[in-house]
Amino acid sequence: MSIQIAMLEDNDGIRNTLVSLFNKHENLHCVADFDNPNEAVRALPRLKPDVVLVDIHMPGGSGIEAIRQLKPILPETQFIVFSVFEDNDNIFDALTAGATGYLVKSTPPDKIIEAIHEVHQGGSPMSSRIARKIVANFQTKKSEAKQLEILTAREQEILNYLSKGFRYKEIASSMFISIETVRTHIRNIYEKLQVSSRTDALNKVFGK
Amino acid sequence: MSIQIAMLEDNDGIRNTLVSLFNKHENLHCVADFDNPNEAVRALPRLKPDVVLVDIHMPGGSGIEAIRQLKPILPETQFIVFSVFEDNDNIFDALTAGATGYLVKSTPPDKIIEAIHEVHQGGSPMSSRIARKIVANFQTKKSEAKQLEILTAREQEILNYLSKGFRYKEIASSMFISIETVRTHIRNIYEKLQVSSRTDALNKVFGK
DNA sequence: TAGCGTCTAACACTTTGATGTGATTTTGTG
DNA sequence: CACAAAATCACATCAAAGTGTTAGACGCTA
Repeated sequence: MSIQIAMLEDNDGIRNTLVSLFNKHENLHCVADFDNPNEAVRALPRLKPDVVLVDIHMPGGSGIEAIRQLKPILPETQFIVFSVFEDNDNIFDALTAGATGYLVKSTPPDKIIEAIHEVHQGGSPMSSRIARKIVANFQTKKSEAKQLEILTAREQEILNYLSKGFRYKEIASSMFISIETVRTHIRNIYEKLQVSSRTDALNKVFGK
Repeated sequence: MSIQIAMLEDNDGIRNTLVSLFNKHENLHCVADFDNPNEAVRALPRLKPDVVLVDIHMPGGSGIEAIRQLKPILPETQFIVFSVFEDNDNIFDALTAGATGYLVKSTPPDKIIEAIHEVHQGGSPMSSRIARKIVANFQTKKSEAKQLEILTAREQEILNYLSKGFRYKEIASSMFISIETVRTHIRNIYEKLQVSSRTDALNKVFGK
């Protein structure tokens, strides 16, 4: 079975080069190519390709928008972004929109072919610098642990209830202590974190 | 300049195979190998390798713990997890502990070598199924957009202030409207989201 | 134009949250 | 043991948040 590919790329040169690159391979078949998002959004639902290569910046709309609209209709189809942009906003927007892979435009032809096979086999092909940025996103969230260190076990426990939206009296009965004790703990938590409201405390500790 | 590598892997067979694999390559040099985390944590700070390949499950401790301790001391060193585990918990724990790459044990030798070069050049080598899981993690967070849809523009704006811990009066003056209007909007937001407190609303929309 | 949704605003009222000041008991470490 | 840190509880007070109800102004559209 050959893999059905579609292309969304406004640059004629790049698009045609890639189309013929795909068709040079036995098990790849380029079923359609578009130079603007609108056409793609209209035509692709009927074509149901396995993989779509999508450029981000195009006159006539964003490729990310196209993915956002198409992915819910074509959940089986894998979208790979193919872009010159490497900034966090574009990367994360693309992924939350439903892209499964992200390649920078400098990717050599053989790596593009490899990526298509990879995404078709359940992987997430990603240029190395892109992957690094995604990983970095996880690592910034660890400051949380550091803030928590200054809180006692009991205080952390209460903070946890706070994060779940529990009212003081609910925390008190869940922890089998008086509501006054809950107040005291929370007062101490706020003091340590240098905040003065539940939301501020949560943002400071779990805060993005 | 050759890349200085260290290995942390309890299985003697695998460890020795990899060490000799590395040393077969001109520009790679394996400077140390350990069969338990403790020794590694003590010795590595002095060796300052460029790349460390780390197994997760070992008698004597977790490789993830070792990374958590070592990464702050060796920020320049890149840690690649090398494990049979592919569950989300291990993957995300490893990344937040400071790992930059994650390879499954079935990775062929030439891909391991490639990964070491990749991580050394600023990339994040990742087995395809691992990458897919990381990407999937982003996509689950998009339910947020769905919840937001039912809120009007003005309501979303206010919800945003709420998430930042603003008090009603602060929101009112920031948006140049009366505090009573702020109340009304928030009442409507809570109604739509079926909640009855700030924290519940935030959890429902931006919810972890 | 009549109706719908949105944004705006007000008033009254109850509940919850935050803060100040105090105290007793338990637990762990030098 | 003695001291410190942590956990427990109390009372008082004010600020903030949440709830019920009502209503005018605007824009869109069936």
